[in-house]
Amino acid sequence: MKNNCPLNYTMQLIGTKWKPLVLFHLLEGALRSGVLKKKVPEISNKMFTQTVRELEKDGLISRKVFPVVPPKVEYKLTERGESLESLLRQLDKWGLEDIKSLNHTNFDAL
Amino acid sequence: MKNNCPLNYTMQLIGTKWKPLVLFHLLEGALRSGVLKKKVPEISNKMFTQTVRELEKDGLISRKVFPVVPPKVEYKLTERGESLESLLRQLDKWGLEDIKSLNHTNFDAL
DNA sequence: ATACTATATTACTTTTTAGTAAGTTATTGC
DNA sequence: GCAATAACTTACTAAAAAGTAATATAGTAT
Repeated sequence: MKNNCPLNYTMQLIGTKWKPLVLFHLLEGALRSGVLKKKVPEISNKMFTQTVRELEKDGLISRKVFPVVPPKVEYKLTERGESLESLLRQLDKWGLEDIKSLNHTNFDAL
Repeated sequence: MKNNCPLNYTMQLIGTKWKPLVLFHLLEGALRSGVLKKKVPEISNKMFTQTVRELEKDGLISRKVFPVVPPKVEYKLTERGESLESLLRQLDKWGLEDIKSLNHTNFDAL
């Protein structure tokens, strides 16, 4: 990974299809794997695991395994992950406002 | 493009390798094509054109052609593009702070 | 007429990201 | 002893994003 600049650095950590969404849902607190997955209904098994694994590797979330059967696993934001909160909320907010303002203009190229 | 939520919507508009960088450099005002391109030294011809074309299509930047030879083209943020300012600055700032804090810990998995 | 300029395009390949579908684990309840 | 459970994992395919290199344009200066 080549990080020419902070902007790219940040995008490389959270700039994929599912990462921001997963992080966003963890803002309210720890969630069991299955619950978190259901919050992102369209995500596949594979992408879910891959996404949380990468977020964990990058130190943005942590994973706690309870030694029970059937398995129980909880994910939550680390301190580092929590520092993304205002960024995540702003990404969400910008999208919301932008969609709103599209309804007031006739620009709807999307 | 399926926009399940505002967060994804935003990411789809600015979440590629070069878009945030191009937008960021336009925050200080309009730039000639060649100058803008030099601000993003590693970008290829193709990716530069493709990136500005998409940003234009999405109404985030505008393109002004001066009818001279050799050609002169200027890009600048639209009002919609300008509304991304604080978001872009925050993405940059977060990366900066995070890199800084990595130097104080021994977490350097990146 | 040839080279130079800034901006851009095109065909093609490679790399990265995402999706599909089937299989694994280890205990519990029937 | 067989199905049900939650949380994965794996092999494979498909689609999207990015990279490379060659080419186009159209006046101007030599």
